[in-house]
Amino acid sequence: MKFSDTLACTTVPSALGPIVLAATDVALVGLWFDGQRHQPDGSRWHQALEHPVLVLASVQIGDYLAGRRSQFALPLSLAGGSAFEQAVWRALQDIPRGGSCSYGALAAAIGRPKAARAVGAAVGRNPLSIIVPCHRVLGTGGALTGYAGGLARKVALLQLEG
Amino acid sequence: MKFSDTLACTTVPSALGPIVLAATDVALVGLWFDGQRHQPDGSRWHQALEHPVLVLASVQIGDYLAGRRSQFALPLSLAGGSAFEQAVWRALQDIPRGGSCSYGALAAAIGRPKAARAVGAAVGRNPLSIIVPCHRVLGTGGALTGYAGGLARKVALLQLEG
DNA sequence: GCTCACAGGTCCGAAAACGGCCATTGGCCA
DNA sequence: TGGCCAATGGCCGTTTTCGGACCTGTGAGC
Repeated sequence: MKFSDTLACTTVPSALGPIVLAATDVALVGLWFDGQRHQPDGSRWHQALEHPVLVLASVQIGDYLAGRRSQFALPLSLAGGSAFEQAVWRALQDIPRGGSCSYGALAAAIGRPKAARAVGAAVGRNPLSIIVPCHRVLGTGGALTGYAGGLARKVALLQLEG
Repeated sequence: MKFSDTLACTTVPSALGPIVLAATDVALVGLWFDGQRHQPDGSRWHQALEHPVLVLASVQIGDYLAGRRSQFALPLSLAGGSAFEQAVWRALQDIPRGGSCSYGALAAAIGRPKAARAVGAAVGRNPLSIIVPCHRVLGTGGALTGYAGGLARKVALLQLEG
C-alpha cells in the first residue's frame, strides 16, 4: 500500500480514540485509528483543517459513532491497493450493516475460494476503517479473530450496529 | 449410525411409555423408546400416521407388549450400521424368546471372541429395540448390565417373555 | 530474489476417550 | 480350604479431539 506524499490530512477525536483522516483533492483515501496496525507514515502530508472532504468525513464519522447516522455519503477512493486487495475491499462494502461474513465466504465471493488466508491479510490492510466495514468479518465459527485497531474497537463497532 | 432425512415416522403410546417408529417406504428401520439413549435426531422426518409399515408395526408392538403375540412379522432393514454392528445385530436375532446370551458369547458367535466390550457398545446402538432382542443379553453371571431404554424396561421385557 | 509472517479454513491421520465386558487377583470370613 | 466380593487390567470398535500440513496474496526484511 503506497500513498502519495501530497495528501491532505487531519486528526479528530472520537469515542474510540483519535482518528486520522487523509484525502486527495476530491476523495477520502484513508481513515485509521491513531497508532493502529498498518497505518502509513503521514509525516509528509499537510494538515488541512478546512479541507471540504475531511470536514464532511469528520462530521459523518462523529454522527455514525454517536448513533445518529447509519451510512456514509462521501467521495471515496480505493485506488491504492493491488487488484486482489481492491476486490476484497469492494466485497467488504457489500456486507450490510448489522450483518457479518466469514473470511472463507469473502474469498469465495471474489472467486478465490481457497484464498481465505490471503483475504485475511488484505482485510487487515483496509485503508478506510469503519467506512469500509472490515469489522464485520468474523471467523467461520463466529470467532472475533482480529482487528487492526484492536479487538475492543471491533466489538464496540459491532455492538453499535446491533 | 446415520439415518436419512426422508424417513416416515410416528409415535405411539405403550405400557412402557411412548415409542417412536421410523420407516423407509418399504421397511421399518427404527424403534426407540422416546428419549432413550442413542435415539437419533428425527426432527427432519415427516409424520405419517397411515404409512402401512408403521401401522403394521404399531399394531404388532401393541400385541406383543400385551402378551397377544410372540414374534414379529415385519419388513425390517438394518442397513444403517457399520459391518461390525450389523454382524452383532444379526446375531441378536438368533436369540430365541425366553432365552438369553452373554456379551462374550455373542462376541464368540460373530468370530471375535475377545471383542465382548465392543459388542456391548454395538448392542447399545441397536436401532430396533424389542424387535431385535437386545434386552436378552446379560452379563456372564446373569447380571442386568445395562439397557439404552433403562433397566426397568429391560426387566419388564424379560418378565413378559418368561 | 528469497524468506518470513499473517485478522483463515480444510483435510487427514494419530491419539485418546469411552463404553450395556470379562477373567484374574487378593482380601475377607466361615 | 472354599466361597464371596471389590479392585484391577486387558480387551476392542467407534467417536471425538487434536495437531500438523497445505493452500493463498502481499509486503517487509534480508
